Amino acid sequence: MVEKSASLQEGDAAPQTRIQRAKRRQILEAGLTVFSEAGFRGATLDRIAGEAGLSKPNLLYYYPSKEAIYEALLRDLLATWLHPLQAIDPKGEPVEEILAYVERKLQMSRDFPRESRLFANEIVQGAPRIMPALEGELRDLVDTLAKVIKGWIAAGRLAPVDPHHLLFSVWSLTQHYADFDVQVRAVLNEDDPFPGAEIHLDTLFRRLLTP
Amino acid sequence: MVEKSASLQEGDAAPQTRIQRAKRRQILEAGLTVFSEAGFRGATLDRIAGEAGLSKPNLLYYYPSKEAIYEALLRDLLATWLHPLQAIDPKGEPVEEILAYVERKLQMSRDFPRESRLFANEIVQGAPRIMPALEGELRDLVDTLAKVIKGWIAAGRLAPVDPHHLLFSVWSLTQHYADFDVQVRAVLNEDDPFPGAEIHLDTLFRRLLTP
DNA sequence: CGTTCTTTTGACCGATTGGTCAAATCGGAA
DNA sequence: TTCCGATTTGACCAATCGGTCAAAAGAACG
Repeated sequence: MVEKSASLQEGDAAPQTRIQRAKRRQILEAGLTVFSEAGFRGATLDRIAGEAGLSKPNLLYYYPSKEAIYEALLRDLLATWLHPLQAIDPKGEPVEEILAYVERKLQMSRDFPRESRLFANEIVQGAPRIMPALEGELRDLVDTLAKVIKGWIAAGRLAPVDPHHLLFSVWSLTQHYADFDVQVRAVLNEDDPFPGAEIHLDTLFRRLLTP
Repeated sequence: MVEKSASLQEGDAAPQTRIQRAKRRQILEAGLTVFSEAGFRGATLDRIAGEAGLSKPNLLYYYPSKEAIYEALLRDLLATWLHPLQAIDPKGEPVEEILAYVERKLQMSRDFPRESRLFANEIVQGAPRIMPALEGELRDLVDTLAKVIKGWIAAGRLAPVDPHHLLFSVWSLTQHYADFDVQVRAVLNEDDPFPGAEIHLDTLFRRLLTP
């Protein structure tokens, strides 16, 4: 147990005790709550520290700055957020593959609304810190999938649609229920919008995509 | 030239000279730019003042506080924002009425992206200042239109869809192109996403709604 | 017990922010 | 011109913010 902490950033191995890992998780959990509610600039270290049950200097002992917490969150969550997209199977039945993707995304809006709002805040304000990932990882993933969709359409197994705009539609329709939750609930009569949303989106995409 | 204007605002009479009105418009214009980029908390009076070409105390001579500017903006823009909805004609041809509404909303995303982002910022962060309007004006408008749509469906002139979720779909799909503009452009190959978006959304809603 | 490393904290700092105020300046009517 | 209200501004203030630091408090181990 000599080299306790060499370089604790990404890239290198980051040897951490179980306590350190637990505290960092606490901090990221608190950061997720606060950043998703208030955006980067609206969040304060005091609130994050309070939410995590730590003092402000103690929080800064584990993460060197507010930015470090925010960027750690963005980095960690991007993979999770993109996962449903990667799970689409090019060998599957096209319409059902996309409908399943829509349902997975909708489930994420229901189960992880903070994550959705974190990205929404970031992107609405110009994506100042996640732009590289958008133009890199995301774009590559999207381009790959666009080709798959084009193949499906060429084979007559999917109604002709612009693949990119199809993906935008999936994102906006599903994430709307997390990001604009308060508006949805203010306008809707029911308490839980998701049962209705699931049926609606299934219908919508089925009609759009069935050849 | 005493009583220039009687009561153009809500509440009390607010007599204003032409100069006052012009400066206030400058300030609201600058405020729209800054608030839509940074959200309420991210915006600073200095930036708004700079954008408006005024000193900070001078700005505060026309509006008593940062909140006052922000709320004036929200209040003034809500009507504009809701206008395309009110323009739906219950006596019209159902599918075409809704398609026209979609196109109007998409045009607004293209022509007034700042306004769209202003609301997006507000709502993503819990709509702390516009909630009453959501539960009042907006909800009433939506409920009225929901009945019209239900009537259309009952008459077999529109495919059966949940009216509320239909409206959510219109909002999310159209506003996405304004609010998540940077993401759309980062992923897309074209420069201007709107021509493609218009075709796509027309197809999408036509297939969804045609009985 | 003492020693050494890790963790926690109170006190503090400089920068920024929203907002105030008194004084200066402007602009038009007489 | 003079006068008077409307407008503009530099100087300033209190609160808040992100972040530092030295010292205290634990923990681990012999």
